[in-house]
Amino acid sequence: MTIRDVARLAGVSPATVSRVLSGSNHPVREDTRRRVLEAAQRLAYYPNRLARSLLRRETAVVGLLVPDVSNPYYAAVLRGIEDVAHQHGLAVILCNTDRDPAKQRQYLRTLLEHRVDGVVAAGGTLTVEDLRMVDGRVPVVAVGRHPARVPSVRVNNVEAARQACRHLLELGHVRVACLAGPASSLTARDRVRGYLAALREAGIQPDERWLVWSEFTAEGGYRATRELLARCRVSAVVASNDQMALGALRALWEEGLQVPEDVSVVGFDDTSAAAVSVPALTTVAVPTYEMGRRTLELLLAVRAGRRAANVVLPTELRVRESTAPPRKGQAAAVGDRAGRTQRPEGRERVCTHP
DNA sequence: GGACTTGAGCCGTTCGTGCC
DNA sequence: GGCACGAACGGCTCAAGTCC
Repeated sequence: MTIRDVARLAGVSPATVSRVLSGSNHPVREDTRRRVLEAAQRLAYYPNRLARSLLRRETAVVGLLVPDVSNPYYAAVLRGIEDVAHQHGLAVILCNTDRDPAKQRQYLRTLLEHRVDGVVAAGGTLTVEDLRMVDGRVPVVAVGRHPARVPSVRVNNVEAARQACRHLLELGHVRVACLAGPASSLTARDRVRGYLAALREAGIQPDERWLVWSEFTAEGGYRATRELLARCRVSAVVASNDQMALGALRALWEEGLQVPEDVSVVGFDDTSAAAVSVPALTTVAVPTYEMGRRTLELLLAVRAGRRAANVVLPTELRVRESTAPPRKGQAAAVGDRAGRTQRPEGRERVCTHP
């Protein structure tokens, strides 16, 4: 079914059908318009977007590169992006890169082959080489900080991590560990910088054993915590995201350590799981949905040739049940097997599983 | 006869132009 | 003002032509 079939049935030319159906300003007599609409409805016709994009040189499709679609952080960002895309009649192609540079480049190529109208990169993995590959053919914007310089929407991760760590220091903790995300991630590195800055400001010399690099997943947080417990004693942990914090809760529970009595835990992002985990997670709320919305608005602005300024959104510490002052005389007992409390018999602490 | 190049035609839609 | 005509968009296929 093509525009010609509609034109034939309505007794007009394809150009007139196009003008009626595309909402053109070109004048069309009312009875002609009605005939065209009736014919289109009778034939269940809808325009061919591929053919339209041939002439308009736009596909009404944008590409989104995401390191891990199963991460709730990116799910929330995607919601924001998708809502704005829908409002503007755009479709979104979602590409899960797994933080694999080769896979990311392959997807980028696929998006270019599909002649997308723009690319949004999330997760801090967009490189200068990637940008060279795009070569200005389509606008590229980013969620968060990336090695490649493109217009972006982000939060101040250094300051946010400093805020999270300072919260623990103000509670009286002096041995505070950090479960960092992958070292390749600028976001992870920024959060470590904030953590270290807060310690130094409090006059605490950071112990290198307190810092464990891992993946931005619950499994990563779990493994990092096990490694931390094997290394040294701490009384509090700053995790680089909520997933990692939930993994940490699981690892601590398995070791018979209570949160926050034995160890305080702070997460990052305030994903939906943070408020319903047991104990509810103290976390730094990142406006993920808003970041998604603003990023796509930024892309539309760049596409329209408007000046695009970077956007930095505020974060907020949400204090819940997973942080408390350290026990008296229990200056950082994690790792000290003799000092550990036993897991309560017959009463499991419910944690979200890694 | 095979390998390679060239050019026409196709797809569906939109837009500029010109006629009535 | 209202409408039709024809070119154009980009990438692909396929036929025709050329060369070795």
